[in-house]
Amino acid sequence: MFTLGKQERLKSRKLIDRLFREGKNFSVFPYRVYYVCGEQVFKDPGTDFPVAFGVGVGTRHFKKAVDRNRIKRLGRESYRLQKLPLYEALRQRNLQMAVFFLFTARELPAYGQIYEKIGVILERLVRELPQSNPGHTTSPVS
RNA sequence: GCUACCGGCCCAGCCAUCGAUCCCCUUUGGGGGUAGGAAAGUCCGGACAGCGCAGGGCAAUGCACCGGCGAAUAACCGGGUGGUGCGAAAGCACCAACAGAUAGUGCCACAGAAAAUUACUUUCCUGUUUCGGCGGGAUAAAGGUGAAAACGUGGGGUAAGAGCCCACGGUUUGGUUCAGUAAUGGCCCAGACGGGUAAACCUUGCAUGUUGUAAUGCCACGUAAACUAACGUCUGAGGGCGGCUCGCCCGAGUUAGAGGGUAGGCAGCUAGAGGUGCUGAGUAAUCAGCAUCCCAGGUAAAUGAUGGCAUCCCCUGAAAACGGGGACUACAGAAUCCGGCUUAUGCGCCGGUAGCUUUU
RNA sequence: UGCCUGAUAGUAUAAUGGUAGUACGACAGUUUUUGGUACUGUUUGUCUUGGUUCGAAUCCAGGUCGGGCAA
Repeated sequence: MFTLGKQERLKSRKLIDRLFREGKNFSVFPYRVYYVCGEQVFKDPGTDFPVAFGVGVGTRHFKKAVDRNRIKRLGRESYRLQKLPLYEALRQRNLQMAVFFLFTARELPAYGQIYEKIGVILERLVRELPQSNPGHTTSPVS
């Protein structure tokens, strides 16, 4: 479903620190994407969702809290509507993922632009999954 | 009518779909709530919480006309006084850190004789003289300088002068009386007029414990009651009593380093100096009574997205309708909560001022 | 969120309330065939708005921007 509850969001400080320290990253303007992928990413085993998602904007480019809030809301909304293919791919491979979207542009974006770019990023994440653990025996290949 | 400025009021409105979060009913659905006037700056004041709470002295910080209001404030309201601007005046607007300069210390550049008990030129008296002056004394009127020059004007007086004396006027202190709760103001009387600066040090009076919800309490998890160095165990290290000191108390560990562990949750956390409406008291801040309502509670941090409607503007048009395009807003996003202040602000409405135009 | 602290030429850094300096840089000139070096001169200013004062970089208040501390 098109939900985005508390359990689907990236909330642990520890996990975020790990994400920025050892996670992989790539850039698709206007975002830089950090992600960590594996069989047991989360400590809590009881989650039903395979992805923890976070979004951020730096204070350096946007001084006003109103602008930062708007960018984060647009990012969340776009992710919420397009995340299902990623969920499906991860469930098939029995993997978990933590992902963080960092906004790097300097100007306030429009919703259409954000929606399109998030779609591109999610497609790329799905595409990178098989290469991320090629020699893994337990991953069922579809 | 338009434009500009000032002040006040009001504002992400309604519907549908898809979400986020909190609460309730119930159960896997339904209902309800969900950003501001400044949520901002953090400039003040409180509430609340931890620590501290034998005391003395010194220091530090803040405040300083009067009355009111309130939980509290130098900051709110009203009044007085002073200053600035406009104005012929009446008055209006804005600002004020409006105790003390005769308690003391300091400073007042340049200019000027002199920047606070001062004397250069001048004026007057007198001694001397080589007649150019020189010495002693009196005076503070005139001169120019400066931001500021020893109350102002006129007269008397004098060797020449001077508040030295007098009249009028100014500032200021005290007293009587009148008005006012008071600050203060008016009349009268008496005295003084030896500059300015206290947003220079300071003096006087009053007040002030300190740290802040990342406070604080609890639960869970985890290493390490570990290692190294210094000081110390009554010959007492160190700590507490706001900063220092005296004094008092506690007292067996304290401090530093390297290297590790944790950084998850609950309470605090939203029913309150609460909101709205009406009535009454008051110039106002504010207060009282009645009725009614429950109105964000997030934590890498919710309060959103899309479409339509409503509203406004532009084009087409004589006008309306239809159609097309645009705006759909400015300033701005809660983080413990309140009161005040400051700053940022668009459209619309209301009021005021100024200018232009049209009609009567 | 709470609490501290600062702003001076392009850069670094001085200045008791009394003419805003110093060094490097930039520009111009002299010397040189030219450039460098050297010498001479010039330029660029107190973050902003008010107040106190005869007079503020300095004292005081509001604003803007920056830096730091506390888990």
